[in-house]
Amino acid sequence: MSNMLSKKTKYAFHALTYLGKQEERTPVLISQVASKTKVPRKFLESILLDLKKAGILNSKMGKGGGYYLLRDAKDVLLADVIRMFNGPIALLPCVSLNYYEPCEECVDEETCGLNAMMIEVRDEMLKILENKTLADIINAEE
Amino acid sequence: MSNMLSKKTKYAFHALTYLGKQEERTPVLISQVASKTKVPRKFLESILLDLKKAGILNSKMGKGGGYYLLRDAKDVLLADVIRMFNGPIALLPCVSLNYYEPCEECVDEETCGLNAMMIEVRDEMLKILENKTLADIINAEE
DNA sequence: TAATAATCTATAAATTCGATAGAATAACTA
DNA sequence: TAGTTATTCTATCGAATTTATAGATTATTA
Repeated sequence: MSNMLSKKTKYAFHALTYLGKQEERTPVLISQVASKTKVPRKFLESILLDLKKAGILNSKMGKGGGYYLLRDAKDVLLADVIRMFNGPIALLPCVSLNYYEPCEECVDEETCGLNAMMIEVRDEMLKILENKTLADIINAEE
Repeated sequence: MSNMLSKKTKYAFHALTYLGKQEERTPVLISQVASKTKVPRKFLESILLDLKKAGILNSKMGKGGGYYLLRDAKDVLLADVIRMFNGPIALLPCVSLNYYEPCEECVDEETCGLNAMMIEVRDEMLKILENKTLADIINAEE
């Protein structure tokens, strides 16, 4: 019973924070990120790969390889990371902007009070999560 | 992959809304609530029972029995229902007020930027969810 | 006491989450 | 160009949680 962020999402934030704190943008070994952030190595691999596919990280293979941050930390929104690993930010599929799905039991969305209320909640949540960035996390660290 | 409300939570809101809209506070059959809200009958049973135990509903057994709203609709906070059926409102256990748990990987909560950030997010979410009530849902319906 | 309706117990099906193993591919260096 | 290093890909597994159903039991009323 839980509405919270998955471990994967939390791990993603830890990894991003670690990479974002590097002075130079030189590749960092997966194994180094894993040991420093205490994220299980193999699990971390798939997380970093997803972040690469999303254009947030880049990687270099072979000797001297590893992962590094591609964007500026202030351009990585909390909402981006949450959507990627955790799914919708909205509390119900029927009010999700990016993952919309109608409710099976719903006769008419227009007159559903729950729908109306959850739209309000969603908009408030977006106000926060689309205005906070990885840079804010890193700043709070120092 | 989802941060959303469970079906149980959504069903609870539907059932509460239906009961809250009754003119008189006379008992309504489980089967009537089930058919009107399209919530699976047996699943609904356990939801209504939980709401009774929480003091939000009351029930009457035998002929003419059923469930009815005990509190005033404006005194049923969205946050109450979500906490009961969905768990914490905070996005991480380490920033939850009602379900606090430390993170395994965390060396020091004081210096964790993610922790700091999620406290901000939590407080904003509580501002909304503790100020909206069942009455707001019902009003939005008309 | 018969009918009605909530309550309790148990369990089954489906989905999601967290984690791991091993093979394949790419890049550097000597 | 051979060998080493490190990312990338595929595939799967177990555990936990969520959703749903079935049947027996208890309380109430007429």
